[in-house]
Formats: sequence, structure tokens, C-alpha cells
Amino acid sequence: MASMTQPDSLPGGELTARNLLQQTHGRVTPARVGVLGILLNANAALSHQEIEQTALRQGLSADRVTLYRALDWLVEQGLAHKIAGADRTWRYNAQAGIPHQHAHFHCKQCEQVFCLENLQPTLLFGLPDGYQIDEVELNLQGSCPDCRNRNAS
Amino acid sequence: MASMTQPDSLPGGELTARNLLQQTHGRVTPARVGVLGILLNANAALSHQEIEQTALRQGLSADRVTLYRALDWLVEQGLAHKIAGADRTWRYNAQAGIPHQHAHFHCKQCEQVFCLENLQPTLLFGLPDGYQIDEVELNLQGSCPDCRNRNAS
DNA sequence: AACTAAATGCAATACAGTTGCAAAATATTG
DNA sequence: CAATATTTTGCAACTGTATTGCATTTAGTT
Repeated sequence: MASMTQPDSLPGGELTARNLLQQTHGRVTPARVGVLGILLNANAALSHQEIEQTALRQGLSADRVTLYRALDWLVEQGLAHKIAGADRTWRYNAQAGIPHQHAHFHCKQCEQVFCLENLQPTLLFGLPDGYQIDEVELNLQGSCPDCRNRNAS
Repeated sequence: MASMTQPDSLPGGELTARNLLQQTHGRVTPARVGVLGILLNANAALSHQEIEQTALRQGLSADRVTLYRALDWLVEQGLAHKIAGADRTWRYNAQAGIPHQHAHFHCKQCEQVFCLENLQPTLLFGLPDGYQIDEVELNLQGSCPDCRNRNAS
């Protein structure tokens, strides 16, 4: 708590991360603050690798395993969620206010994964009898806005 | 081609597999015939492990790597397709007449994955601007008919 | 039967993720 | 504020799926 001059404007959403963490029953550690900050600040779902690299770039050095554990813990606490990508790696994101049921968009050009909110539950028809559906996961692939603009040079 | 007494009724769809393979430009090998037969005969998408075990049970002994390569090749030829599961394993299936765009149903009880055809392209609304969608992947989770019946003892 | 290109088997490797345990750090208590 | 109890971290070793290199074998052809 040294020198809180600027109330709420740290790079990486450090403060927000701290606040969120203090509302849990777990310990507020550098790894957790760092990871959650990175996730909050990202506009796409990040892989473990991407998180590790971003952390390093920010001067936060943490062991691979620690990151995995911090991520799992964040998911447990409901502060982040985990997406199974088509490349068989997990991706994590912590965008607030995203409902449980939403779609993921995988850009084939930049390989980033975005969470699409406001994508209302899809209307299905022709569903075979006898299947009881508990969860719906909708994955889209294509080009994200940035890449489309980049192409339309 | 020894003794073709029964025209078209082998266990495992061996003949169908052979026929399909002969229409490709590749070689018809025991591994490919066996794997494709297994896939054709299955009513769910199979993991590499399940395929290996089934193969062994049928007396077809092939190296793990050979199975992987046979599967990849079948996918290349369009005779099978590959699903990325949430458990980071690939699953393969070869059900004929399934359109490119269809849904996968993962049963949480028996852990099997079924391909749902006839599940018409979903109607989306609220899709953010700027995203160009090339592929739609719809994954459902819940209980399959068999498991539901089993529960309703 | 001989030949050639393709497929196989084996060993080694890559890579994401997990586990066990001692050392360090956090939060709590006196 | 120091002692303490508990959680978290780092390191090393380990899973398990999938891939690669290369010598050997095999399918299809001439």
C-alpha cells in the first residue's frame, strides 16, 4: 500500500485485480494479482504461454506451474474462465460481465480467441430426440475486425 | 479376394471400407481398412485410444503411430473427420452423409461424442460488426439417450 | 518376378499440463 | 510487533497425447 496517489489508473488493471482478489477468501499474491491483471487487460482469451510471456515483459517472474495454479484458482473463484481451443490448449479470460453462455470467435489469421457477448442463445431446430442438453458451446472461426482491416489495405 | 460368398455383410463394414479406400489414390493397407471399418461401424466419434483397443480386439495389430497416420490420411482424403475434444484428445468419425457443418454432442456421463446431423445452421443475432465468419462449430453437452434411459431405471 | 514409391514400425522427441515436496510468503494470533 | 499456522511457490520429475526421422517392409505396377 505504498503511495496511492492515483486512485484507479494503473497499467494492466492492477488495482482492479487487487480489489477483486480481496473479495475472495484466498491470499493476494503477486502471481495472482499479475495474472488477473493481465487477463483483465487483454481483449482476447490468452493461452498459458501468452500469459507467461506477458508476465515476463511486465517484470513479473513466476514459475510455469505457479501460473497454471493461479489460473486454475481464478477459474475456481469464478474470476476467470477457461476455454478449450481447437489446438488443444487452454485459454483464459476474465472479462467482467460476460454471461456463462457465450460464443468464442477464433481468428484464423492472428490466432486470437475473442469472447463474443451479446450473442444470444442460438435457436436450434432438428434436434434429435432423447438428448438432454445442459450446456451449449458455440465456436466461430473466421477473421476478426482487426485482421479484416489489415487486409483491406 | 479369397472366397467372396457374402456380398456385403461383413462385421465392421470391412467391405464398405475397402470400397471407399479403392476410390482414393492411396494404397489399401490393412491398417487403413481396419481403421476405417472401425470408424464406419461406430455410432460415436472415437479417440485414438478407443480405436487402438478396438483394433486389438479385432486382431488387427498396428503401431500407435501407424494408427495416427492412417487417421490423418483418412481425414485428408475426406473419409473421416477430426474433432477437438475438451480433454485435448482428437476424436474421429466416418459417418457417411454428414454435412460439413454439424454439431457435436458430448455426453457427460458416458463421455462419448456423437455427431448430430440434421441440426440446421443456427440462427444468430446480436453478432458484433466486423467479424467474418467462415466456420461454425456447435458443441453441446448433456446426457445422451442411452444414459438417460439408464438413469430412468 | 523385379521394381518403385508409399506405408509401416521403432525409437526418440515435442509439448501442454500435472504432481510431490521442501522452502518461502501471507495472513493471523497473542 | 514477533511468533505461528496455513497457504502458496519453485523446482524437479512425471503424465499422456501427439509428432518426427529413418531404416525396413509392403502395395501396386511394369
